[in-house]
Amino acid sequence: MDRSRAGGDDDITGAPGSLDAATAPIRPAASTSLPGTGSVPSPLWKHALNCHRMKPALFSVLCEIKERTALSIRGIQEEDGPDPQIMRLDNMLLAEGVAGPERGGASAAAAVVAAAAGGSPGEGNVEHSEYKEKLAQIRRMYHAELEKYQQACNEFTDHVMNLLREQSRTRPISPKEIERMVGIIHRKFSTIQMQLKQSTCEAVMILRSRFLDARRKRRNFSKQAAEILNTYFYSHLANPYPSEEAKEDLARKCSITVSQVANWFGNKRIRYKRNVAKLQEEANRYAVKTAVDAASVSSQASQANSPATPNSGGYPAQCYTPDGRL
DNA sequence: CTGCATGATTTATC
DNA sequence: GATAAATCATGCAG
Repeated sequence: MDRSRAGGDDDITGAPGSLDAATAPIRPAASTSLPGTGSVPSPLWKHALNCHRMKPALFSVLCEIKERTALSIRGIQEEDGPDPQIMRLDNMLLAEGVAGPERGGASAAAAVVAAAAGGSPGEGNVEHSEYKEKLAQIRRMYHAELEKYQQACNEFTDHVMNLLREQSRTRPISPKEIERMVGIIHRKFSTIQMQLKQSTCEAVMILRSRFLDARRKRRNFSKQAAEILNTYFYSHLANPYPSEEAKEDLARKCSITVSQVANWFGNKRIRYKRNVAKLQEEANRYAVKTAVDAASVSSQASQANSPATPNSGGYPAQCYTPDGRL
């Protein structure tokens, strides 16, 4: 009826059953006195209390009070079960390779890199390692913190349990209550853990977005690379669709990736088609260049009159789609 | 600052 | 999956 205490269920210090006494000694100043240091001879005091002739009477009074207040404890069922939010965070961290078994964070990083770079192997190595390193850093911090929390939680739980067990000799404390107390402590720590997980997720997201943004960072190819690509394009104007091997070769020569070569040809084809007239001049320039190159080669192979590259004669400037498309 | 060039991405199509 | 076409975003000369 008359509840003197209105402490919330999750409030450790205000928990029903008056556990302030249990938690109070957590504070350093009140820790059980060590021999020679404490001004209060605690063991002696406890002994005196336990042996006091009024102790059984006191104990029964406490039992009675408890009996009355126990009603407030019942009816508060522990809503246990995994928190959906924490599960979500766990899954996220697992997917990013931060949580879960050690795998160097590499697979997740690799997946992100592959998605960002277009999937070709061997590209984006610099960014890849940078991303990997950053992710590993986050991972290390996360695990260190998690372990710290876990340890702190265990220590605190042990401490509180010992205290309660100790106190149960003086006042009535059922094992159920201790269990409840442990539950409360664990919930408290799990909210702290959730904060850690949340901020870790945020860190990963920030890293990820920064990394993915970087892929849009455009750097013009070197003059030499542009030269090589243009030479190939204009000498294959009738069919400017390099084979896979040709792309690899060009990529090697230009120090770019195969997908960059594919991008370049895609852009070049469409832009050439869009502006044939203007690019015709460029086409002529590269035609001359190819012819000169070919001439210098063929001057050794006396009567070879076809240039080093096929289709370099005509510059049709249109209708080059391989499958009839335009 | 502006406009164009250009590499990358997205979307639709085959 | 490769490509065309449109679009985005940046680099860079003027």
